[in-house]
Amino acid sequence: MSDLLDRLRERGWRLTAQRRVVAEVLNGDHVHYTADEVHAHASARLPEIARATVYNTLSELVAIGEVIEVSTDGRAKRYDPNVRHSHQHLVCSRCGTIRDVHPQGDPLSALPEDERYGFTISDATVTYRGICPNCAS
Amino acid sequence: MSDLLDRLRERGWRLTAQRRVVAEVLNGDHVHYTADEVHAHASARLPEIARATVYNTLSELVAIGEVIEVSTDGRAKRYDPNVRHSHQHLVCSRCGTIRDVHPQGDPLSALPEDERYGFTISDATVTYRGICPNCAS
DNA sequence: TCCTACATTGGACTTTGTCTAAGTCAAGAT
DNA sequence: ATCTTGACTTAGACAAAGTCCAATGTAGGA
Repeated sequence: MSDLLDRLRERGWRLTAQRRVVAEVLNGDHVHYTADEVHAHASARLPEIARATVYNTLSELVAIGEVIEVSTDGRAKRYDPNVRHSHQHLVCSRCGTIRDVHPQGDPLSALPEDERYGFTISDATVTYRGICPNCAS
Repeated sequence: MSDLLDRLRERGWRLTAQRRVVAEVLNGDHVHYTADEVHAHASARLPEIARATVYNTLSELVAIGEVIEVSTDGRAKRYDPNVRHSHQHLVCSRCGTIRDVHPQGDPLSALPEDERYGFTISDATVTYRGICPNCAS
């Protein structure tokens, strides 16, 4: 993920060990960690890293659009670094794991003009819910 | 909402003053209160009602399918009594208010078989996000 | 190398929600 | 009408997730 670090530096970010570690933890295609899971993985590499720092860094990554915040169940938010390809989520109602999925068509176009109530709509997210093969057995 | 109270009684529910008040608070077409808001409104009619009772009652209403739990932002869950007509939600990114909307088509059908990963999918929810007219001005 | 603005830390605090033990009460039985 | 009982409610402690702040540390430019 040196791309990410480069992009961050271009934005004038100070590149600290903590931020590097958080960015590394978020590397990968099917990562959907909670903030605490990110903190746990980051602590393995950098034991002194503070919870607040992880929260700060994640918020900033979300703010600049490098990471998406996903709150599927009203419990801990999860952080999804796969922003390159637009995608939606498939969530197991039992264990909470998330998979990226790619439905056909644009959900935004399904909302007629007279159902928009003057909102300036910026995006539509679709969450599919069900039971994963693991939990079904 | 005497319908609701009747349905509850048919299920063998004990009809208490607390449950009646919670059901009354949830009455209406565009209600999307948080648990604390429900508690606040309920307290206006029945000052001694406990927070835990509101949580219990809401959970039970959700369990029997009379109310839908909506968690749009990772903050407090909201409770949506409009289960009669299937609908989706339009959320203001700034102030958090929710409107019910009715997109065309079935979002579930947009997910191809080879994107289901063995899940038994039970539903798909669509959340539209944008800025409401109030916040835009 | 030094400076300084920005980042990090740790701990207190807030919000949202859950749990439990003790007391209360709705509704059927008598 | 009253009794009985198990389900409901209560208050407060607890837990999980997240925010805030003052003090300390440090990346990167001068």
